[in-house]
Amino acid sequence: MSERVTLLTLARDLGVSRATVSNAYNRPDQLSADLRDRILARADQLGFAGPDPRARGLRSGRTGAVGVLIDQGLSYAFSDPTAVLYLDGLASELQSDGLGLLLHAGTGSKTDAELVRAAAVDAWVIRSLPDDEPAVAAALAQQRPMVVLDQPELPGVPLVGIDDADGAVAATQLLLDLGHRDIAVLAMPLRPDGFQGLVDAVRERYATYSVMRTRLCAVEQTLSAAGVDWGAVPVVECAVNDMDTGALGAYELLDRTPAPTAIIALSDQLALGALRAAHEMGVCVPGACSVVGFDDAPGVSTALPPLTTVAQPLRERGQVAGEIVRALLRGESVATPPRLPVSLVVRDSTGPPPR
Amino acid sequence: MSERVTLLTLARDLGVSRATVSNAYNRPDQLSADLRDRILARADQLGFAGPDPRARGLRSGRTGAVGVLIDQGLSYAFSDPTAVLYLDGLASELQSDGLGLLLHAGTGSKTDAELVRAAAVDAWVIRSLPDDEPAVAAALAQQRPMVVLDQPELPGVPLVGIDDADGAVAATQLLLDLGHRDIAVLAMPLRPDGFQGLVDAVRERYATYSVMRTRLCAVEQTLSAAGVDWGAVPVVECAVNDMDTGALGAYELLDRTPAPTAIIALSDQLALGALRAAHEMGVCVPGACSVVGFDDAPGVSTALPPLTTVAQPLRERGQVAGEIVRALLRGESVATPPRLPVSLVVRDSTGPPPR
DNA sequence: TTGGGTGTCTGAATCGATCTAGTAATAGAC
DNA sequence: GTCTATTACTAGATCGATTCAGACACCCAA
Repeated sequence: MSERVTLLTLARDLGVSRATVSNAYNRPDQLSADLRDRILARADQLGFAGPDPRARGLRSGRTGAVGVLIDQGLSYAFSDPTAVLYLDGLASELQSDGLGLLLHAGTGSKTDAELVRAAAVDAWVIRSLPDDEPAVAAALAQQRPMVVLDQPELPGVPLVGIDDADGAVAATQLLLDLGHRDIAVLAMPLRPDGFQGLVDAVRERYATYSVMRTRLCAVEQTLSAAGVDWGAVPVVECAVNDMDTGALGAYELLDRTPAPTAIIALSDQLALGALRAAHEMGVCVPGACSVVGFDDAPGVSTALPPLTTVAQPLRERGQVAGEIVRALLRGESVATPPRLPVSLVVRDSTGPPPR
Repeated sequence: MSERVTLLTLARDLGVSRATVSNAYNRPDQLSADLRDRILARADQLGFAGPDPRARGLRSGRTGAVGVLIDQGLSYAFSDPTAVLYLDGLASELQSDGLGLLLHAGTGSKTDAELVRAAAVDAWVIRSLPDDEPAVAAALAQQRPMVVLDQPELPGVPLVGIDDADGAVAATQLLLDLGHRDIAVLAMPLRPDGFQGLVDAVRERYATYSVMRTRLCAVEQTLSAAGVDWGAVPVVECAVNDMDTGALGAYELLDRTPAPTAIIALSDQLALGALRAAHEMGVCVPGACSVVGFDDAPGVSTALPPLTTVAQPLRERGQVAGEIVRALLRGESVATPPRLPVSLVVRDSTGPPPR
């Protein structure tokens, strides 16, 4: 039997103490350079790859990994450009501290919570999950440093958000100012239950994705203030936040009589889907129907037509989350920073309604 | 001082043994349902989030995480569509086994190797790294299950690859068959040293990215066999595998006299860059210059013009890697599967040379 | 009555490191 | 020649679980 090589093996072999071997790896200043070289050389010979990370983790309480909890499976995160940008920002910030990203998905099932419970991480970053996601509760229970992006709002946990209401108001007001009254809304999931279709007031109010609640509410208030009857405004929820599903939702909206003269899409992926649906149905954008998106994701400026949208700093928000994590891990206490401002970028997908 | 709650705390509190509490979490069949409920309930009251993953990891040797080592920083991986697809496939496969992905980047520095050494993972998946990357050596030293995508080739480690030579030959032969003789090559990095520009034979031969070596070699042989003097074929290496850098490289190629009538880009990102450069320089594709890519990444079929390229199963390869990891973790031994076939997809970016 | 089987629960060893407090030896200051 | 600093190293407790070999009680069959 070939025994596993540990610090102790090495220590015995060299006639020094375990602590000294440990120090050779972790505190080079605690022993003579000569001995250190000897230890490292012998370690190499014996095929010792350095102190076992698991044991080190237990003893020192640090694993060098930050858990990242995202919505709807990893596949989704990798295919959503906004998620990728955010991960990019986060990663670049954490990398400089030698922290890795441990990706986990929250899909609403109990097993996700199990995975979270079993994950050895130093901190959690949570992005855009429903209020009642069990995996979030599991992460919270670990009492480790934590940061949330977008949602859910958790008491005592710093949240890196944008001014969702502002953005939704700006988009809506733009359409109102252009003269639109027959406005429709294309929403991201309100609950992670795979529902697709027209949304009623109850579902709207009890959406578990708080960002959607906020944005929808802002749209409602802006329209109501302008005298548009919210009850008559069709809101279609898309089961998945991607182009294909967005197109599906847009078909439903554009098929209605009277057809809307403008669609507010609450994400750019949905907006891109709406552009495609309109194109396929022969509906001219913005001639027959205006489309406004949300996020200013990469690629929307070169869509056909270039998309009017609410721009938010995606990558930068990932970085901010990373900075906060680092600060928390240093033991500093961090308050929720003010929500980052958004700005309406008017391109060519919006115009006055047809007369 | 509020003591940390551990299995022992809980055991004492309830007057049972530590083993029983552990079993309550890990082997429900080992104790009465009644006692188990009592334990779990009390755990909840005391704010015990379940057995500490670090300690569990040490004792049982499993952490539930697979380390993923990628090239050039996480940011790059997230912005390269082929890398995203591969991660997507890998993640979907591992998720079903409850495994998370721990992402680390290899950037050639010693500190990366340190990070790898300190990472508590059950297995490593390595994608597209140079032959001499220190982080790879560090991962190898841990003697854990391991899988490589594309490169480097490591003895005894299963590699999930494609038939690179075949693909390069097919692309080259297409151009030859169309009548091209003035062919130029746009290459991905040959070494991770940030070099950009014309490559000489020595650099070509000693490329540390073995996939590039293989593809270039296949192009060379195909051209030589057709009587084209390889020494006169300009090969421009791009420091980064992205559109912008590809455009930069293409500028250099298209500026030469005589200008090439065809460019073989060894990745689609570079090919897209070449398309852009050609467009900006007023060079008509494929009228004045044909462009062929490699990968069939998402989006290239809708490029202007749609790109002729060598298609490979990107997402699927990630899944295959995932399957192999799972098998290895189950203790099975896995041989390197045969390289997956590629296929030339002819679209509109290639045509006969101008006369 | 005995023996075996089953269902519950316990004791103690173990995983492989980190880290604090402390020893021993040497150097330098006065 | 004594006293303090500094350097180089060690002993042993500790992190928080998992796990295996029993112990104990109880029931049923022979």
